[in-house]
Amino acid sequence: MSKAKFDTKSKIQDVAERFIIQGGYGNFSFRDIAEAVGIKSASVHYHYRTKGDLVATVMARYTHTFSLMLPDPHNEELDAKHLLNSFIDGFKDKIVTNGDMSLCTMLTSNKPILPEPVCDELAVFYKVKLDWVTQVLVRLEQVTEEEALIKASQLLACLHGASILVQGTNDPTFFDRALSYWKIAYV
Amino acid sequence: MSKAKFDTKSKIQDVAERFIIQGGYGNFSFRDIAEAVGIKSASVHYHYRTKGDLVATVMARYTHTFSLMLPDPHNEELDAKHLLNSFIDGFKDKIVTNGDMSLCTMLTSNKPILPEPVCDELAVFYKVKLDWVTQVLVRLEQVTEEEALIKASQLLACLHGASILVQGTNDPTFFDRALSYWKIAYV
DNA sequence: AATAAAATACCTATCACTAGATAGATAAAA
DNA sequence: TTTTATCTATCTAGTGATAGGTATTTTATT
Repeated sequence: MSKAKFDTKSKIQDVAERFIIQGGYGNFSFRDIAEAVGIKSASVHYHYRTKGDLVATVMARYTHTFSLMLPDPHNEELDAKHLLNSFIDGFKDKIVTNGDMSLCTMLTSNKPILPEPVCDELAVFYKVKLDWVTQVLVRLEQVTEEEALIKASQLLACLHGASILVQGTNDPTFFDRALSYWKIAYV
Repeated sequence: MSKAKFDTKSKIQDVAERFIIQGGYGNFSFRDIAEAVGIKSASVHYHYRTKGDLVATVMARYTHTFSLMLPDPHNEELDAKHLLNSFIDGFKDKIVTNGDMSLCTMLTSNKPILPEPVCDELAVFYKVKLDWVTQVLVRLEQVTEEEALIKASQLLACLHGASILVQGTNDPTFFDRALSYWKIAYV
């Protein structure tokens, strides 16, 4: 296994991920990627046959990396409050500090033009995320999964909505206002 | 003033609005609009010189219509609880019943490719919306504008985030879960 | 170890198509 | 006779994708 192979393949994914975050599915081309990586567009097609393949792979990798980063919510050695706060802060970092949108928010807003494999990967991601937050809230609030699911839905909606509104209003302080309920409740 | 002129002009806006809601800024063309209206793409350019002009006009019209629909938040004859609930239900109707995204959410997610006039109209819309909810909450919770702004930010984030997550998870029930806090608090 | 075969990773060139936009003609209405 | 609203035709600049070629590296066979 040559090094070059994997370097290029993942470089393409890195670049594609950035482009998606910054402009969505429709706003970058194979030529854009090629230029950023330093190869020709035909070579990008060599690694990923279609745009759908590429983006589905990027989304799958994102989900994978994301789930590896999430601590086990059932690990009693970890404080549930701390787990949740780190989760919120991680999101805030992307949105406020880096001024980005989250990959999944961008792709979701492009859903009408997404190839099905991408939609499928997207759904997987949301499931992983919702499940994790739900499990943490079961511990934190000592409630049933059903009740925790409701709270988890509220938190995720707040987070994703905050990211939209920070962008739409050009006001980074929107994030903290939108999340203040959760930070007060758990800090 | 001929009737035809205004019919076509607003028909173009109607069609453009639908296209934006269904696919965002980048996923429709002057030809698509022309076909839907029943004219040629060059004729669309006659009414709106550029795509940016057209979409900025659509967004401005949306804000205008929206603000006309909003009852006066200071009108003491109107129940504040009812105002807020109607606001939430109106949003839910679009998202869950019609399965649409809101115009502003779509455009915000396309922000990196939006011409500046569109961004400006977008900011105006969010300001109108946030101000209105804030005023209603001042009455409802008997708090300062500052505190009401925080609550308003939370509610708007919840609403917009819920719309994203309903789409991303293919689960319309997400909306009610995400908004349950607000419905419980005020019904 | 030497050589043949195959896979890898790139290239050039091009296809069919769509985009936003413009020039200039035409017909009807003011 | 000018304005309005439409048309046809076309431009330039992109798009995703493919065909087919060329080195280089791996693997298999002698």
